[in-house]
Amino acid sequence: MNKKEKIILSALHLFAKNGFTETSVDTIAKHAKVSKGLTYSHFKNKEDLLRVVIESTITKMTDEMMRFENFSITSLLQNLKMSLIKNKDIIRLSILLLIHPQTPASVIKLLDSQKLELIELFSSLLEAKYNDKAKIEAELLLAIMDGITMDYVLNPDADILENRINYTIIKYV
Amino acid sequence: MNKKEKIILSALHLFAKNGFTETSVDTIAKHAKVSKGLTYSHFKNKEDLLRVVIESTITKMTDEMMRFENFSITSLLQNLKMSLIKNKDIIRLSILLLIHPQTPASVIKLLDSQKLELIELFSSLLEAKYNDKAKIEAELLLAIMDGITMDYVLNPDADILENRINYTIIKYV
Amino acid sequence: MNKKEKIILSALHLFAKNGFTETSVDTIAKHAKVSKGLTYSHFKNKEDLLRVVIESTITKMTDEMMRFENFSITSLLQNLKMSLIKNKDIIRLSILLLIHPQTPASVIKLLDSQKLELIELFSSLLEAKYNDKAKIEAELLLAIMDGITMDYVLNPDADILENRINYTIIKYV
Amino acid sequence: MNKKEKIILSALHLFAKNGFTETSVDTIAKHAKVSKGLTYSHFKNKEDLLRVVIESTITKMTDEMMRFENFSITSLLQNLKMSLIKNKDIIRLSILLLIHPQTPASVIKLLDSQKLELIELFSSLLEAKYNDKAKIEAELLLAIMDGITMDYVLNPDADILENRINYTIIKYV
DNA sequence: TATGAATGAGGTTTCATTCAT
DNA sequence: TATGAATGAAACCTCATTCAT
Repeated sequence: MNKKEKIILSALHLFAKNGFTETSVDTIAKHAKVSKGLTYSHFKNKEDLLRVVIESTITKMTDEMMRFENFSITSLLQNLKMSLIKNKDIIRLSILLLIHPQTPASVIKLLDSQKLELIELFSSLLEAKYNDKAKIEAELLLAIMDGITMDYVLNPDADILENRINYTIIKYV
Repeated sequence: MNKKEKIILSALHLFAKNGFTETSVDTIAKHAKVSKGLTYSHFKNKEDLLRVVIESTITKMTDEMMRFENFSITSLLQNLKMSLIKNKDIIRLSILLLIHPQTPASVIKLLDSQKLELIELFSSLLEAKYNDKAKIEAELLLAIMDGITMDYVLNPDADILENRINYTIIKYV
Repeated sequence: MNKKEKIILSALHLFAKNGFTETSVDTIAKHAKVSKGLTYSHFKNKEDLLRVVIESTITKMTDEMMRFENFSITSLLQNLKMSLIKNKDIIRLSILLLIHPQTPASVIKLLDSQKLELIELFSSLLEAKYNDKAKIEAELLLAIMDGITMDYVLNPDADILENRINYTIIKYV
Repeated sequence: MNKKEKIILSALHLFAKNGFTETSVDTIAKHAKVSKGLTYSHFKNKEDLLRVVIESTITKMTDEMMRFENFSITSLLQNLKMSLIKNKDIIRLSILLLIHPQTPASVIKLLDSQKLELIELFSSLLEAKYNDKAKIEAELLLAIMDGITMDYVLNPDADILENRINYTIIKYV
């Protein structure tokens, strides 16, 4: 692993653990075992580092989540569950950034685009069953997933999560 | 309105608008048109100010929300909707604080207790219809409301909110 | 002497001695025996401090220089000489700022206005003797004074200065 | 043009445009399209680069200026004028360095020696006309030229310069 | 000769908090 | 109760310089 990647991983870890403003570049550098200066030769500034952190992790995560065995509500929700368990930190950080009023627009854009992708997916999957109600049903399903996600990142209990996702699957298929 | 209240309102407004760490005590004092010193004679420190801000606004908001015409899912969700529209800032701030890793435990406790109250309410309202599934249904309904809330504070559109809440009411009654 | 004045005097002294960029705010604060923070509560930033330093010293100096016994080339040049000896540091700093490519426009404006005042004065004094050549003669006289000034601040020798100013007076009256 | 020369030219350009302290070695290297490392293999450090910049440009400039058609005040002043117009940047930089309190002694020495040469020249040219006053007249003439130079580099207007130099020539021959 | 990753010291600025008045 | 001058720690960022390749 090269030093730039080390910095990104350390930043992700610390931003998720302590928040963006609350994490100093110096702390990131020390955690990655590099100098502060090197951080600034790889990233224009702290905000740029955040952007790259989100960019590189979100894409990786989304790609993973979008690989299905068979294209269905069941496997989509199962994927979401797996991803949530595996990427809890990134996801918590993403929510934090979305809700934080001072998150740079470039980062918000990245996070929003991912959400749009998901709602499209839900819509097309619910079309057969709900016809003209498909869109609002998709929105509600996404709301459920958001609510479950929020609760899980705040209080991570895999059993509870499992339970809720399974129950949701049953309700929707 | 006395000066202490002015400080609390300014703090609420600015914390919601810019975030806790991002709001300086000086900015709050200037916005409330008092001196920095006075702020520190009313509140032990910035964290204490936050606690009081949340304490005083959350209780007020919850009380309001819990006044029903008739005790039913419909009027509860309608109340939630009204409250969401009216108290968007406080609610956004509450979510921000809940998700933020460094929010003091005393504040988290306050916010959590409110959530517990709500889930109790949902449970008892859904018992008649869902029997032994009442608890998980209540959790899912809360998840829906959380998801809808998240989306609304990020992208406040009263029509969309109305639409979703109404559809949810229909689904559950 | 209050602390703000102390900061201004220390800044003047150190800017003149070491240059603007080369003088750190920390050094100024230590020299003035105040904290760095106080400097920033009196002045918006380092550039603002420079502006105030120049503003307050230039006006004081100009006022002094413009007080004549009798309005004549002789007493004007004598005043210039006195001022030069007394305010060597400020004058050296002024030249440094004028010639430095990154001096803020606000500071340049202040310094320029002082020069314009001087050239007006020279012109009116030389009018009687030089008629339509008064303007260019005033410009040359100012050039002489600038040249003498430059040499004096670089190599301060009161006798040489005295000598040159006296010779110049003889040439022009 | 080899890379070392490119570095020197870039440094001259940037030092003149932005000041010595304000120009980073990295900026110079990028402007010269070489690496930072190469700069440090040609020059011991940034100060050394400055010394070489001044050394190589000043000598070239002086040589040029000292080539006369006929040895007279007129042609000397004309040469000075030509040189001033052509080498405005170098000259502005030289003045900046002369006046700057932290310019390394080695650079100051170079710049001073050039001035001494000039005053010798003026003295010998004015001897015939001014006898024992030749030295002080030479000093004043140099002061005039310094003053005119200062004004020109701060506010470059070829017509004004022309006018002043011509008027000075008339006064002295 | 040539590169640029890497370092670490130091500079500017902000801000929570205290305290004399 | 009320003020704001004052402090000092800590944050972001730059840059001269070195060194492995």
